[in-house]
Amino acid sequence: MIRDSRLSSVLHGLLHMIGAGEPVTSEQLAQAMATNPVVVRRVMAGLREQGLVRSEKGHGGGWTLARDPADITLADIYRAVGAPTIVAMGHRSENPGCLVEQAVNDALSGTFREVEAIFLKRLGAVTLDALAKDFKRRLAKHKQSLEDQIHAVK
Amino acid sequence: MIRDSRLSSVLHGLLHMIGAGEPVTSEQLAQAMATNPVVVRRVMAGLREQGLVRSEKGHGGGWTLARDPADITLADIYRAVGAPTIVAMGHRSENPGCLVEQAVNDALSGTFREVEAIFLKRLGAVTLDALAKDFKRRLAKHKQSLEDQIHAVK
DNA sequence: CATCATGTAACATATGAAGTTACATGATAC
DNA sequence: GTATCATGTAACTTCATATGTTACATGATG
Repeated sequence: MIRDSRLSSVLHGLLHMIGAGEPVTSEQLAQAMATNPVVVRRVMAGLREQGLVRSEKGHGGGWTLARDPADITLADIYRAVGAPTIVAMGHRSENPGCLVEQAVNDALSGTFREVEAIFLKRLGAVTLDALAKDFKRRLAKHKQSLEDQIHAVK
Repeated sequence: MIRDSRLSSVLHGLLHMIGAGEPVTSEQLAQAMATNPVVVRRVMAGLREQGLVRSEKGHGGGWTLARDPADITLADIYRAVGAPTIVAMGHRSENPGCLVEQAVNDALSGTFREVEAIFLKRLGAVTLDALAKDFKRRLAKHKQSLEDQIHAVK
């Protein structure tokens, strides 16, 4: 299964980082991600290991992007966030020699690999930068519509 | 996410049914599926609703396939077993109006649909009958190799 | 050296899947 | 008809795992 919550929550945080020109604290990210600071550190630690973000301690510390948003794809993030691989079929330690298991695996393991490959390929086609721009577009549109409402009232 | 355990466990049960010429009790299936009778009934109930199996009460009762194994595909079973749809991204009730969420959705919802479609298409290409035959082949091979070992000892 | 921020272990809570018990319902054999 | 067998299902109990929380250590900055 694909855990969406993690991915979309992390994207919230990253978009937040792009906006801010300075390091963002776990505390601030926790708000953007609707969670708490420790969880933020836990999740961001994974991204740091993949070289996507950096963390700095002390005054003025916090989290920053380690790479150009145009060079970071959703696939990178998905992987860093701990992609559980789409499926785990048959790789359980339960019945290593079970013949039914083997037959099922043979029939499906290729499919799983293929599906996962396609999924990652698609994610790889979307950069963080593109996402940020799309978000800004939406924001502008949203503002516009709010203003329109105000004018209509006036 | 794709819950494999369910699918592969159910396949165990179904192959068992193909082998037996008569109704198989939940008790017997529980052994084949390494679980207990109530869970078997719970899971099989889903397959019954999809018209894949039948259940009969009383003496000589139990579970039987409702259709020709050559007409049942793994996609049918996957769906009946309660396919949680590969992913749930963004459809959470949490932030219905969140613009980040919307941007992410737009970027990925098509991908999710596509990936799931491919997955089901592949599953749809494998029939229960084909799987059973493959299993029998493996079984024969396994027996053969056991006999070889015995002869070698003699 | 006081303060701020991350790093992390240890524990608490929540959610959902799976297992279990208990009993109702229906079917078959005698 | 009634004893027995099998499913149907509600209610409850684990169990696993993700998430949240507390507490404290580490390191950086002013």
